[in-house]
Amino acid sequence: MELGKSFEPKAHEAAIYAAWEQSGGFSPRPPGPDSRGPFSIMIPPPNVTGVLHMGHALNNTLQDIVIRHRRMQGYEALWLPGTDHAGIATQAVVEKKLLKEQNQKREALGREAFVAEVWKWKEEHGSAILEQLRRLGSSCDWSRTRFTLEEGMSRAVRESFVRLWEKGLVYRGARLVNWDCVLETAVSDDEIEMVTRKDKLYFLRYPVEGQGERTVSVATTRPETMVGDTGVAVHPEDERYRDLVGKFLVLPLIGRRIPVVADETVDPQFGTGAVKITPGHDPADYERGQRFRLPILSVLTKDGKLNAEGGAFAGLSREKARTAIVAALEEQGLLAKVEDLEHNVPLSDRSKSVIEPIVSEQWFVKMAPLAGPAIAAVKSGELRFVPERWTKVYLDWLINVRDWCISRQLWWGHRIPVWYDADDVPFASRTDLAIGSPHPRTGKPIVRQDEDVLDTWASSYLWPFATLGWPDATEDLARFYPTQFLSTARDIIYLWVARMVMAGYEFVDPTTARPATKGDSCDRRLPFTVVNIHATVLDAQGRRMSKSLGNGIDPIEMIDKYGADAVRLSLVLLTNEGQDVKLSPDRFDQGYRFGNKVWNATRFVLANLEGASLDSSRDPARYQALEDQWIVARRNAVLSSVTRALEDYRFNDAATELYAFVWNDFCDWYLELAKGRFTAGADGAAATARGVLASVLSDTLQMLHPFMPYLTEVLWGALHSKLSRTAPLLMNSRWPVCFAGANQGPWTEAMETIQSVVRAVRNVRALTMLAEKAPLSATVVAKRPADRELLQRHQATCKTIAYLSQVEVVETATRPPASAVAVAGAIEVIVPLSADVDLTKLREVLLRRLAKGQAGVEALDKKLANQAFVAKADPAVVAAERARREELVLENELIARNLAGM
RNA sequence: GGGCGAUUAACUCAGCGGCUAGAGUGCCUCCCUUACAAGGAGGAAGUCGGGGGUUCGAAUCCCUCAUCGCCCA
Repeated sequence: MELGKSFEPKAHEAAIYAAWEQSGGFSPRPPGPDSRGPFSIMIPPPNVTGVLHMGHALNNTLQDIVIRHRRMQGYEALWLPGTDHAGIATQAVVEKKLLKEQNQKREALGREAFVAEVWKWKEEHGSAILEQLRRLGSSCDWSRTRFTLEEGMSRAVRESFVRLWEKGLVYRGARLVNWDCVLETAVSDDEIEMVTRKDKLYFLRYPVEGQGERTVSVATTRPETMVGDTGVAVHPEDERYRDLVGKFLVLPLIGRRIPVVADETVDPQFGTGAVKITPGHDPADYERGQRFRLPILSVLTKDGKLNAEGGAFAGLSREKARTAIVAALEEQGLLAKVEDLEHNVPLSDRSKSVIEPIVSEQWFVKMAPLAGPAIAAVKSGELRFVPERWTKVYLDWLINVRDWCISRQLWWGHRIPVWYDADDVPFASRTDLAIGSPHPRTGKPIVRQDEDVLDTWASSYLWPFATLGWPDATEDLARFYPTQFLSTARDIIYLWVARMVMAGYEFVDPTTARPATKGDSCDRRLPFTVVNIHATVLDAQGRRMSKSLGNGIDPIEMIDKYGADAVRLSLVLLTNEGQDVKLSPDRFDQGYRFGNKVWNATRFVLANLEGASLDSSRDPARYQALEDQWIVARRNAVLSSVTRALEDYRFNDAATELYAFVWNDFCDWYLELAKGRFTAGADGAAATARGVLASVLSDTLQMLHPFMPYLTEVLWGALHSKLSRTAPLLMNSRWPVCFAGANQGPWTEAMETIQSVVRAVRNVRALTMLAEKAPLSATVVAKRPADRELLQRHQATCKTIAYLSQVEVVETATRPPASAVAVAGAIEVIVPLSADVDLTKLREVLLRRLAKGQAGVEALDKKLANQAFVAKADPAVVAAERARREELVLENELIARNLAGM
C-alpha cells in the first residue's frame, strides 16, 4: 500500500475499526498456555441520554490504553461496555418529548404506556453514546454490552434488595428527604449541589404571648416556611432571651402558640441569636424538633406550593408565598429588617431547582454495616487509589456515611419489589406477587405493589458483577471477577465507587469469583484493586465545561478535525496524574503533529526498505555501527520504562517518553544518520540500517498502539506487507520483549559525544550565518585519548550528518586566525572561515556561556569547599560533582581561549 | 468552619532532596536539504507566589501567609 503524504484519519478510521471488530480481538482470547490470565475492566456506564464529553473521551482513552496494552501482553483482556438507565434524566427527556410532540403529560398516558414510550426512546437513541465511544477507538467487547435496566440486571437488583431486606438493612420510614419540586421526587444527598447565592436575610418579629408589645426577632432566609414553625430556639446562656425560655410566642399570620426552647446548637452570633424551628422543612430544625418533641408540620405540596397549613397563602408557589408573606408581615409591622446575605443554596443536580427538605415516606438502606469492609479494603492496601490522595475522600465519606434513600418517585427504573396487604404490611419478594395472592407472612391478600422505583445507583452499584451474570454463578463471573482496574471521575467516588465496593463485599460469594492467582492475596469479593481518578477537563479559562456555560469542547468534533489518535494522544500528553487540565481546541495540534511525524518517518523507512528483512535482535552488542547499537539500546530502555509506566498507570509518563524517543532519537538522529548510509553506497551498512529501521519502527508502532491505535494499525500493515510478511493486526500482536542487557554498553555516552560535536558545528554555522550545507572542514581537538579514539572511529558519521568535507582529530592545534571555534564539553571544534565572516553573534553566545560556566564553577567550588558536604553527602554525589567541576573548568578554559583569539 | 489541589519561561504544563531547572505552544534568525515547511537547524526567554524553618544541599520536605480552584459541613 502506498502511503499518502500525510495521515488522513477520516480515510482509515472506519475501516480499521471494522477490521478490529471482525478479527474478534475485542473479546477476550480463550484461556490456554499462551495466556497470562484474565484482565478485566468494567466501563463506568454512561447515561443513556448522554452525549460524549471531554471527560468521557479522556477516561475512555485511558481505559482503552490499559486494555490494549494488556491484550498485547497476552492477557485475556475484557473491557465490558454498557449504559445506565439514569432514571430521572431519561424520564425527563421523554416527558419533555411527549409534551412537545403530543402535548401530553405522563399522568394522562398512564404508567405502563409511559414506560413503553421510554423503552422505545431507549431503543432508538440509547446507544448513541456507545457509537461515539467507537469513534474514539474503544476496544470494548460489544458482544457483552449491558444495560442497567435490562432483564439480567433487574434480577440482580431484586436479589440484592431482597437480601438486604432479609438482613434487616432496608427500612421504610418518614424522614426528612431532599425533595425536587420540579421533578417531584426525592433525591439523595449526593445528588444535590450547594451553590453560593446572593440572597436576603429577613428578620421577622414574633410577639411574645401575654407581654404586650414585646416581640422576638428571628432571622431566616426562607420566610415562607414560617407557617410551619413550631418553636423558636435560643442559646441557653444567651442573656437576652433567658427570661423567655419556656414562654410562648404567637406565630404571626397563623396565630399558633409556639414555645421558646433553649438549645446549645444555636449560634448566638448569627442573626439575632433566636432562630425559628421548622422541623418539617429544615434538617437542623428536624433534629431540634425531635429533641424538644415539637410537632412536625409539612407545609408544602409535592410541586412546591404552600398547602392548607399556609392558611391565607395556601396554593401559592414557594416564590410567590415568600413575597406575599413578607409583605403581610411588613404591613403588620412585624418585619424588623432585611439584610443582604451570601449563602449556600442546595440545588438539584438534575433540575437545578432549589431542593426543599420535606418529610416523606421513603425507603432507606442502613449503610454503616456495609461500610466496614469497604473501609478495611483501603486501609489494608488491597484497594488502591491513583492518585493516592483520593483515598481520603473515599474514607471520609464512608466513615461518616449516612443511610441511603433509595426510593424515587419515578416510573422509569427498577420498581421496588415490595408488596402490601390491606393492612399495609410490606413484603419483599424475589418473584412478583400477584394481586389477590396471599401475603407470605400475614396470609391476607396482596393489594398492591410499592409505586416507587429504586435510585439508579442502586442498580449501577452492582455493575462489576451483575454484568457478568450474578446472581448466577456464571463462567464469566468466575473468570472475570474481580476486575483489575476502574477509571472514573472524582465526583462519583461516593455515588458509585464506594457503593460498588460495599456491594462487592455484601453480595459476591467469594467461591464463585475467580480464585486468587499467585502473589495476589486480595479478597475475591473486592470488585477492583485499582481505582484511577482521572483529571477533570476544564475550559481554557479553567472553568468546568458545562452545558449551561456552553464552553464544552465536543470530542467528536475534534475527532472529525484532528482524528481520534490525535485527540487521544493530546489528552494523555496534557493530563498528568489526575491533575486538572485546561483545554482549548488548538491543543489537539500536538497530537496531530506527532501522528504526522510518525506517519512520515514510516514513509521514509518504507521507501528505503527494498530487500530488507526484519532484524529483530534486541542486543545492541550484535551491531557494528554506533548508531545501530545506540538506537537498539534506546529502544530497549524506552520499552522497559514505557511498560513499567503503563503497568503503574502512569499514562502521561509513558506517552511523554515515547514522544521524545520517536521525535528526538529516532527521527532527528537515527533516520538522519541512516540517510547517509543509504547514499554512501556502503552496502553492508545500508543493509543493517534497513533491518534496524524496520525492527525499531515495528516495535515503536507497537508501543504507540495503545495511545494511537488507528494510525499505528495502518502503518503496521504497510510495514509488514512491504516486508512481505503476513502479520496479525497490530491490535492482536504481542507486546515486544525487552532485552535485559541492553543498558550495559557505552553506546549512549559515545553517541552523546558525537551528538555534541555535530551540534557544535551546527552552532557555528547558525551563528555565523553559514549555509547549513556549505562544505566546511573541521579540526576536532580532544585532549583525552578516549575521545580521540571515538571521534576517529566515527569521523564518517560526523562528516555526513554535519556536512563536513573533512574532519581531522588531533590532540592539540593552533587556531588559524580566521576561524570559528565551538566548544562541546572537553572537545573543541575548529572551523576555518574566510576573514569576512561576522563573528559577533558567535562571540555573544560564547560570552554568555562563559559567564554561565564560570558561575557554575563558582557554585561547585563553594559546594566542594564545604567540609560538611564532603563529609555527609553520598560519596557518589561528591565524586560526580568533582567530575562535573573538572569538565566545566576545561570547557570554560576552551571558551575563554577562543574568545581571546577572536 | 474542615479538607484537598494549584501557584515554575509570554501561554499550557513537567520536574517533587543533588547535573548550569525542562517540554509543547508562541517569539527571533536561517533553511522549500525528495519522510515530514503540520518540517529542519540555531537562539532569546524563569528572584521556581511571599516569608520563615529543616538539611552539607530545597523548585522539591516542614511551618506560615497570600491568591485561585474544587470537595465536604
